[in-house]
Amino acid sequence: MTTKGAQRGAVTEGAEKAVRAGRPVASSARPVRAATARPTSRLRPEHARRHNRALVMQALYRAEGLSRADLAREVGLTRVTISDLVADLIAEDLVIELGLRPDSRPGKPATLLDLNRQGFSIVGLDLSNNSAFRGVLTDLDGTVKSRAEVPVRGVTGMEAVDAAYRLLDELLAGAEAPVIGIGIGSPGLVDLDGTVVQAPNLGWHDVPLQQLVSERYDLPTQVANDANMAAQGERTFGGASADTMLIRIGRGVGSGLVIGGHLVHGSGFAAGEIGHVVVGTDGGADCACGKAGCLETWLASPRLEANLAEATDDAGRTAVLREAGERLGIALGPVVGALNLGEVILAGPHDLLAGDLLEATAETLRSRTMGELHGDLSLRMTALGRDIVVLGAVVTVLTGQLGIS
Amino acid sequence: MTTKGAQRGAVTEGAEKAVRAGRPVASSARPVRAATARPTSRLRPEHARRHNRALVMQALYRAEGLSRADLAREVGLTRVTISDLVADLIAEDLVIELGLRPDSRPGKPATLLDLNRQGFSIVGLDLSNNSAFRGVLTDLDGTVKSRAEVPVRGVTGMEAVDAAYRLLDELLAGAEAPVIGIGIGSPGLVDLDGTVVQAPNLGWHDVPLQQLVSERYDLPTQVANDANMAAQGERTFGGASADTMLIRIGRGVGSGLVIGGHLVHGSGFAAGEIGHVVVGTDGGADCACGKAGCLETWLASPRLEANLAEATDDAGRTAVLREAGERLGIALGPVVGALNLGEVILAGPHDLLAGDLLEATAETLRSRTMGELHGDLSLRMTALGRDIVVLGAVVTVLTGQLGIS
DNA sequence: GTTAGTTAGTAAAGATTACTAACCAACCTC
DNA sequence: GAGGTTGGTTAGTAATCTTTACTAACTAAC
Repeated sequence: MTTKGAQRGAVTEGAEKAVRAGRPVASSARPVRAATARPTSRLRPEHARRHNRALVMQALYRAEGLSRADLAREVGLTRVTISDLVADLIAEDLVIELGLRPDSRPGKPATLLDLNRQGFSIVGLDLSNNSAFRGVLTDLDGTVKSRAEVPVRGVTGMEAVDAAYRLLDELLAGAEAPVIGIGIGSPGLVDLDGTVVQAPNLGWHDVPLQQLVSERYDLPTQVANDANMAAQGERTFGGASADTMLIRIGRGVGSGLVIGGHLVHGSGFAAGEIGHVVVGTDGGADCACGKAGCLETWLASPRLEANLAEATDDAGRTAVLREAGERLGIALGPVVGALNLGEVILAGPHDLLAGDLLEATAETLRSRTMGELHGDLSLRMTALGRDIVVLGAVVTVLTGQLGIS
Repeated sequence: MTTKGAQRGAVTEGAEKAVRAGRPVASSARPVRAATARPTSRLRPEHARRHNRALVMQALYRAEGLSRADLAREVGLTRVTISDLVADLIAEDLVIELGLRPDSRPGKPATLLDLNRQGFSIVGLDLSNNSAFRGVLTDLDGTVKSRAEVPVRGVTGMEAVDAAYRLLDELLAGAEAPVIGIGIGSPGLVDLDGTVVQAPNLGWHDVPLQQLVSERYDLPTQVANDANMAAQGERTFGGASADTMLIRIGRGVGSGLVIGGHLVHGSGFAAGEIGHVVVGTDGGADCACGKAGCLETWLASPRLEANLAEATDDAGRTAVLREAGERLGIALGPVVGALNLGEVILAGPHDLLAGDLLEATAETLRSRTMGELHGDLSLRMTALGRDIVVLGAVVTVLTGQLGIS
């Protein structure tokens, strides 16, 4: 190891020690507010190469069984260049040849290619559940190969980090193919460096989780907010469009926004935090945050379940669910209108959300926003179920390491 | 002229004729909804060069009086490459040498460079005003060199297009430096090709304004929604941050959103259309759109002025303004929260907006959204006054033609 | 005045990347 | 089997940025 390596080790040591001792780590000096947009970086030949390489992978990811000639047409590069790129990818085992195209047509038969989907693994973690950290090991398709859980009820601080380590240890030990990276969806505010600025439930403040994990396992690591991960998961695996909002309802209410195909971070990395926005102008229940009528007071699952329990008959339960849905619609109206969203997706307890609540939200949204100006709005439940966050985490690894999105 | 050129001319003819005859033009067949994100294009050497060239221009734009060596440090390319790029730019007269750096320090004195800010002109048009189309001619700094207006009260359809032509004729005739492009802020829905999908006030449906203007004047032309133009103007000339919402209040209420430095278009090019979002849960005045309690019923300047006229004393007028401000705050709350906006900017009649209304909006926003999660929100009037749209249009030309944003 | 050190800018050669042109291979149709 | 079509490779070229090495022009210190 060079001096540089040793120094990096030392930095990690310091960070871990500081977290364990409850001291702020170096990164806490960084302001929460995003830095003013630095100019886009210069473009060198190798950057162009990486970009084109990612285009090839993306094309292969979406449609397996393309030939080099197909790729040339799809991506817009020449067959020569594609062959060159593909040769690199095959040398790295990221792409494999499937053999000749079976169908019969004029000309030399094509050699079909595909991503080596089974040849690599990705680890995805979901730290947003209060009772257990959940994790999966998938192939490049996002197909779950194994699962693991670690109970964390009441666990905070460095203990919680250790719990994540145990989960990762278990998943990595079971990997049968090389792991290309680790994705972690964490609750709370996460900055662009993968530092958890704050996550009250886990007692984390300025925990440089990405740095800790990537150095401990020597693997590329992506850390982001759980709802943002969920939004990216839905975009890649759930077929969500380029302008989508994903609402996550659980103990709290959060959301992830994809606008023009890009994840929205917000000026303080707090984009999507809509749980404590006040809804409507007719009061509402008191909220833990000190305000009254926050979205969470209607929609967070503990509150919703309590309200349901109070209802005596089906009609009462329907009314509770419809009111919650209406409140969500009222809150989302301005967002849907301002962003001209084409799609809103709900993730959370299916039995609570999928029926009357969803319907009431859709009706409210349409009646409060849709004019002749706006097109259709699609409101639906996630297609990914409970795995939405872990799969989103897998997507960030696919994107970060292979350029696939 | 080649066959290709003739063909282009023919297409224009058809479009103009169709518009004049009130028939739909070819482009109307295009769906309003944005196409599914086509994969990012391949990157060839010349694209990289263009990108790096834009970086150089952008650095010079922000800070005049940089040397080649300064640029190399700033942009991250080598001095050699910068010299090469600068030589190109000087050959095109886009960059000029200012002479030697005056201060005294070791080493060879630097030759200072600057954009040739006075050497080129840009035309910006604002078609959003009901009584007159307004236009300006500026230098590359956005400094207004001349102004012009054409009355258009009640003018619609191809007559309105002709009015824009007259305005352009006048401005272009007065240009003393070569014009690098034309920017036009239009009311209504404008797609990415610069076709005005619909602008009821002007009686426009699928008017390919960008195509018409660029072919008539043989100049690069940018057409976009007026509020979007305003947002871009405020971002470049008004110092707005990378996450900003600009609210435009006039005959109606619209907005332009910049998220992560990028303009938001929305799935149907209707992003920012918040005028007909219902505000609050306690009713409101009937709106022309058929709903009740739309944002416009409180904020559109005709309504606001009518309400003010009804008030008998200062207290009453303050109450009217505060209520309008509160309604705006209520509508913006979910948007500010979901996007974690750091900045909201108001543009419109200064006497109506700048006092009680603005204050009430700020208070409402803070009380309904701000938690420990969110940073400070800055709410202010535009710094650009009535020129905000034309200057925004100028910015789009700077961005589109020179890569400056 | 002389020497050393620093900074700006340029020149030449090398590496990367993608392109064009030309080719062979392997299939189809006739 | 001839001719046409499609897939993929080889060889050479153009564009771009880098590295290395140079000259020019200045300050600082003796």
